[in-house]
Amino acid sequence: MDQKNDFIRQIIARDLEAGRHDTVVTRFPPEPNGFLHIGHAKSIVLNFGIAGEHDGARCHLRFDDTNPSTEDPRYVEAIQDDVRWLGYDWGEHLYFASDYFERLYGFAEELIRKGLAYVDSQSEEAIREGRGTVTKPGTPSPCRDRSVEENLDLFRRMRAGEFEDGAHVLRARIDMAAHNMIMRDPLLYRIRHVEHYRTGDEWCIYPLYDFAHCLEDAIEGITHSLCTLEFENNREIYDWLVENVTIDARPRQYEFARLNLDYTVMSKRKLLRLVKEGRVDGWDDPRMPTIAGLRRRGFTPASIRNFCEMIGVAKADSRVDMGKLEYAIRDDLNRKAPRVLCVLRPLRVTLTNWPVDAETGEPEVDWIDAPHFPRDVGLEGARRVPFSGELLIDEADFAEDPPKGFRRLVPGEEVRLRYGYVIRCDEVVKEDGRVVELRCSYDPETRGGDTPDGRKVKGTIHWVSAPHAERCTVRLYDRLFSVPDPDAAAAARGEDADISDFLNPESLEVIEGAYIEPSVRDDGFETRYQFERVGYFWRDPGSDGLVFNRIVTLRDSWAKVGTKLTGLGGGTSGDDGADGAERPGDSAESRSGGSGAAIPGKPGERPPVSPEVQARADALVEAFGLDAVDAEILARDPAVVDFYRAAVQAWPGEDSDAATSLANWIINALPPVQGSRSLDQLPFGPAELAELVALVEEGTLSSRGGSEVLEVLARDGGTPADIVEKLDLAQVSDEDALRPVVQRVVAAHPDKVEAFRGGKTGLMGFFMGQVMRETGGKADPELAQGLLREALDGP
RNA sequence: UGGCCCGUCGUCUAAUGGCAGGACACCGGUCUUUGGAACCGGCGGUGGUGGUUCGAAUCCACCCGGGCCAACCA
Repeated sequence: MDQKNDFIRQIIARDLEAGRHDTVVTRFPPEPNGFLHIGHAKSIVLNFGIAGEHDGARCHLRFDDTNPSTEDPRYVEAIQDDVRWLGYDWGEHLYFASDYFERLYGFAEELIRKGLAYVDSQSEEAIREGRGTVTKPGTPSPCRDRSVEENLDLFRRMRAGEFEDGAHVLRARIDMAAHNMIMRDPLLYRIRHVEHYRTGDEWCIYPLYDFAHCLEDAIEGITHSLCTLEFENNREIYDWLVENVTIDARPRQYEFARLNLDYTVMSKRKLLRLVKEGRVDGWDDPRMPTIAGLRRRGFTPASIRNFCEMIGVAKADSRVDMGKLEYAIRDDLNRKAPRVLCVLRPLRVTLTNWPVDAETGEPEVDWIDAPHFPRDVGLEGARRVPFSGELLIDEADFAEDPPKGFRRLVPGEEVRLRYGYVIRCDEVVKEDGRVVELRCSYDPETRGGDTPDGRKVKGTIHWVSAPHAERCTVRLYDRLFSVPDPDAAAAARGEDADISDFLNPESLEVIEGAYIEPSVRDDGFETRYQFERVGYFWRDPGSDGLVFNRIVTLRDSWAKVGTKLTGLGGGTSGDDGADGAERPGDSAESRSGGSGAAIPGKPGERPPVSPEVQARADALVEAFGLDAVDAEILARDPAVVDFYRAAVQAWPGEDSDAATSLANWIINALPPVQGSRSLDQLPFGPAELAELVALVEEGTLSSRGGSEVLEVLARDGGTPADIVEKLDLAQVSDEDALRPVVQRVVAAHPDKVEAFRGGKTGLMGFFMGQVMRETGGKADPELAQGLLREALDGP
């Protein structure tokens, strides 16, 4: 198993290494207002997975039950079932936000006492209007400057139940003009005279997410609080609260991209609607992307875990191809599922030369040993299947007028019955033009499917013995929606469109008259089968009798050929689900923004700048002969201009390019090491920068070494000369010192040398990298490159 | 339109200034008593334009494209 190394695990590794934490504590914090879906599985696998990778680490299961009007204990049960089913164990660490209500209330009073929160008695609309818009700042509430005493009194009376719903709210006092709308005095508590499923009527005020979540994390000692991208804006209030409340913990929030899957939706609200409107048969309908749905469909926990690990964790919005999920379950089941024979759409086959028992006059029955697994799976197990003169094969496995490449039964030709005999179709019986029976002869020499004479039989098809087979129901599931992105499709169609307009009408096909071999009769519900040549199935856990759910089809390269040749779905099951054709609804293809690539790069026009900036820039051009663009970048911030001018002043040498070099360093190299600090917060000043750049210009330092020094400077301060000396960063420009290194590198990689000489010039980077590594990054790059070229060109 | 975030094969994801790699999908082939599996091979990518650097997917600037934020939801 290769090590996962996504950006979150990298952050954790760095934090552990830096000693910021002794171990890592994560949490999975669902609200019990619906069932978990595969998007949650991604989060569960991430959070519990990380906890499993470190000593002493743990992952809490916490129910974020702060909104009693939408929550229900039945969801609490379902969620625990799902997490357990996925294979994770929270041990002792089961928590409920509602258990923290008293402590959270205490934090709220603390904020009030610090003047950081106030009771607002405006109406809901007034609060909304006061918040402003993304482009207009908000206006302060008239209640914003209430005294601490009044706020405390009001808040206590809110708790005591003296007010109606909506009469007051508690808000943080932050900044009504903040660019981040969430920071415009966010609501902390609202009054809700609603019974909570755990605390009953103990409370009539309930905390909001932004207030509660970060403090819950802090209370539990969570170190890394992982959530999805849409909470990025909330991180600011998260940090603000944790810092302004007395608590001995400093959790950090990190955001990753939520999972989007093609042909389904991933929103509890929308899934709930599908359930409520009866579009599906409950939260656990096998077409639903819920954990419960996938479980009922027949997916295994391992397949879902593998899927989640396959898709990775990153920050880019993404939409995963259904094929990946299908691969995960096929990959798992291929190695586990016993093979059996099941005929979905039966076509009668009569063997005209099948023997009759001489004594009884009854047709004989041949019980054949058939392995449960093909050789390459390597598992033991077998059953006996009855073979007789009255057989059923799948309609799709016979063609009177076969397309090119058809390798099944056709008139006058042979086909092998899996594990059975080779048969030949002699006669096609029709009724009203429909094929109703095939009269065939079997070859008694081919029992088990072997051909002792060595003749090749191209096709092998599945079958059952009609008198012995069990009649069963088979449910064929397909994608829930007919478009890859139902949300986008609905949005593109307009106001009155809804995702339910894009439900796939063929997402469920029920076949009542299928026939399966009798060996399955005594198996338990938990057995997952491969119906050979058809797909993976298991018995529907919610149904009595023989009712099979299709988990996933087999990969079917014939179906693709059929699609290509005929333009129609081919495939054994008749439902290929393979056409990815765009429906009219999603004309607005939202992905892979085409225009950027299509329009040949027109030169970037620079936006207009303010007169002040322009004036400063002009002055810089005038004084130092800077490039206009560089001057403008520097000129945006007067502090940067001052810094730059001071650096030029401090320039120790007489290099005429000093002005340009300094500008380059300030523009290109400084921002990454500066971080969010302002220039005067840096532990070094213009003089040090000037000294550093001079060191590079005179050749004492390579530009690479200069970057290293700058990094140290920005972190620890000091002077460039000292750092160069302490870290031994002085550039090696001595040809005699470098030549052996170059020769060593070249000698160590004869294959690369050959490739380089063969034209793979990109390898120069590789060789340079090697030389740099050997010299600790100190080699004079120009010199090293020259020597490398020399060594590489001639043997 | 203000702020924040994000753009790497068709899709998902690595590369943390030094050989653009893997997975799924797709296309060929080998093998095959599953048109399955396995194995081998192939196709195919850094949104654009400038700049910094010996060297840029990576750093800087601008442009383009996408996402999130104006619930008393989470």
